Amino acid sequence: MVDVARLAGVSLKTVSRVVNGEPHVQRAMADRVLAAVAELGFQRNHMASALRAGRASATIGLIIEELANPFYSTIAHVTAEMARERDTLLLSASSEEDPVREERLLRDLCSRRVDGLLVVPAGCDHSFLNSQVEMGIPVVFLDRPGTNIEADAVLLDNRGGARNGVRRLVAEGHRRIGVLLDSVDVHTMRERLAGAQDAFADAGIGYDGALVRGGVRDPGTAAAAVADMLAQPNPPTAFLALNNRITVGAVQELWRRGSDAALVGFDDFELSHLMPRPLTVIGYDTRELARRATQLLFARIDGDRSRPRTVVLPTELLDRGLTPARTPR
Amino acid sequence: MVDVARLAGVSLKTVSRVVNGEPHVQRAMADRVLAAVAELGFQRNHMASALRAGRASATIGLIIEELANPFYSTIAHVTAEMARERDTLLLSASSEEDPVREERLLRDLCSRRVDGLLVVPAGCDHSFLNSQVEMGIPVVFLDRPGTNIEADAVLLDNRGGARNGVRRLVAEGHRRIGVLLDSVDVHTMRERLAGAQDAFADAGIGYDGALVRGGVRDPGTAAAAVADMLAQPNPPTAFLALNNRITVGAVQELWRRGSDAALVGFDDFELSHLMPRPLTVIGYDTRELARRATQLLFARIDGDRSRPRTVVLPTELLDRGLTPARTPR
DNA sequence: AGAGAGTATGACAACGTTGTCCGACCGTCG
DNA sequence: CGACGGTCGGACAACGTTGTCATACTCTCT
Repeated sequence: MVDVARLAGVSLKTVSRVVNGEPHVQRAMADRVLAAVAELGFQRNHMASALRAGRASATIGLIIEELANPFYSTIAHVTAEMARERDTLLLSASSEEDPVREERLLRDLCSRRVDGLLVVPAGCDHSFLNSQVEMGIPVVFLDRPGTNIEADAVLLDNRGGARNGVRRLVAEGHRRIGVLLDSVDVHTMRERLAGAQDAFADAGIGYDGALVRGGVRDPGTAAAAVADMLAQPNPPTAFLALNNRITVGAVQELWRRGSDAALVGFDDFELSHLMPRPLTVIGYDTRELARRATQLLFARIDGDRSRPRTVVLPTELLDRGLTPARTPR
Repeated sequence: MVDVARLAGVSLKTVSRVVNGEPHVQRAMADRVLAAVAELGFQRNHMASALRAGRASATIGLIIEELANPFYSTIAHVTAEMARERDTLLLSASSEEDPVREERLLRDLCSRRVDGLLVVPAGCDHSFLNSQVEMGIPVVFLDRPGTNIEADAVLLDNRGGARNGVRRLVAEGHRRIGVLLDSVDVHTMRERLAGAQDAFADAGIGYDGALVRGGVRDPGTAAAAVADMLAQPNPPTAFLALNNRITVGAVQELWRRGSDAALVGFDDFELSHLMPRPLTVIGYDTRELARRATQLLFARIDGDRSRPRTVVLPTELLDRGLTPARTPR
């Protein structure tokens, strides 16, 4: 700016005024300044500007599990889009489910003075964020609640969704249902499992632990788990897969062996309707999830000081049938 | 920092030293400072710090078409991951293929003094970036080259990929091949179409314009296009779909009508191997694309002043067969 | 004991910007 | 002719840090 001022033969402040479109600058002088700006390729330094004004950085931070996962990238996209309408950019980072990494990233984002934080929490203690919240960086949790902190959260009705999934299987007459899940360390998995158990209890199905299989991390282990369970005496006649990676693995294995076991999966995914066998899934509106959370965050940024809220969004059973048609095509 | 200094009864500079882990501070004094830091919940202001030191902002900017698209979110993820190893965060934004928006976003990122820019270009003139590059913000283009600017680019061999796809179909005896594409305004589409035409020429196939169908934006229009082309007299016996959205639409339509027309698609996608009919695709390593581009960018950030390079990465025909088996299961 | 080297601490300016205030200039009116 | 209000331009401080330099102190060696 000093260079521009020198070139235009005006004072620093006048350049500032022109650049920020403030009034009370003569036309001729403004033109001189603009010419100098163009000649030098001057760009206002956003950091210095924000620093001086004590102003917001026009940036919000997003911590998710993994950016490459469609669920999270959809969230990132919706949030970025809503942020853009406020000329705000999105600083996003993946925690990879690592609490230590999550905390480091969150601290880093705070030190950059983001206007607000949107967090899909991985850690089990977010108390360190309390001081930041007090100092004016609002936090909204997404998909899972934060712990040891009073903050807004936007969640899905995981429990209800799983309950409905099992009910659908029970209605079809199934009494032996295999439940495949990742780890109960993850909040959403716990909720989904609890929902399945609710439905088992309602149906008076003796809940037999042997039919719940944990530690299913990816499609490969899901396929192996399905194969293994079907090889047992008195095997399940139906499966509930508690996330989409598991669902994909289970589909693949059931299809490969031509099994007509029923299958319901949690999480809809992009090509689920094109799977080689019908696939009923428990879906939800990821975009709405992101939208609500981002709305809440911006409301806080705009000064909403009301008590923290927890919003729970519904899930929906997308019924596309349970078993392969008896006579293919 | 002033508050911390006052509380600890030391000077501002001593706090700065402790916070930055500089040597020459007595243990006792450092402890006092750290206690004060903890009590006040002090977080160093990264913006002020970067401003003072004229230092980098430890941020890189990424402009892509749309964050929710798996291709781009994979790129974002790889880049973010590599950036993290340098304690650098990723500021990402979607251009939505809008040149005006792209330019605004790029200018905004520059004004935030990002350390470097990674751009999947949408616009047709990037000359405005030249001054920024001169002023030390390196730019690397990804997937498509920039225009009116000398900068690094990491591209895919789109032309060669399409050529191989058509060759595969020709080898199977197909002489009437429908080519489905979005818009020739997009650089990658032009390249892919050119590759297909190369192969047609090589095979001595009279290139008949009626078999090329443009303006196919999404799976819906792709399905409609396939239906329409098959309804013509002397219809194609095979299709080449020039991106994955088109491929999905084509699969769906061919499957729905039980057609055994052959199909090759450009772009691999997540569940392509689980499609209801075999699907041969022209794939490539998206992660490698991102990796090379990010490497190049960091090399520039670290001061590499050599001549701009253009890297072209190979594509690969993932052959899973062309037509449905005659006797289903 | 005094010089010299090294360690610990602090005062101050500067990074690039903007808010505040002050003064210069213009025209108008009593 | 002097006072007044409005417009325009600039000097200066401040935002929160850190680099530079100066100072005070401690230790070692001659």
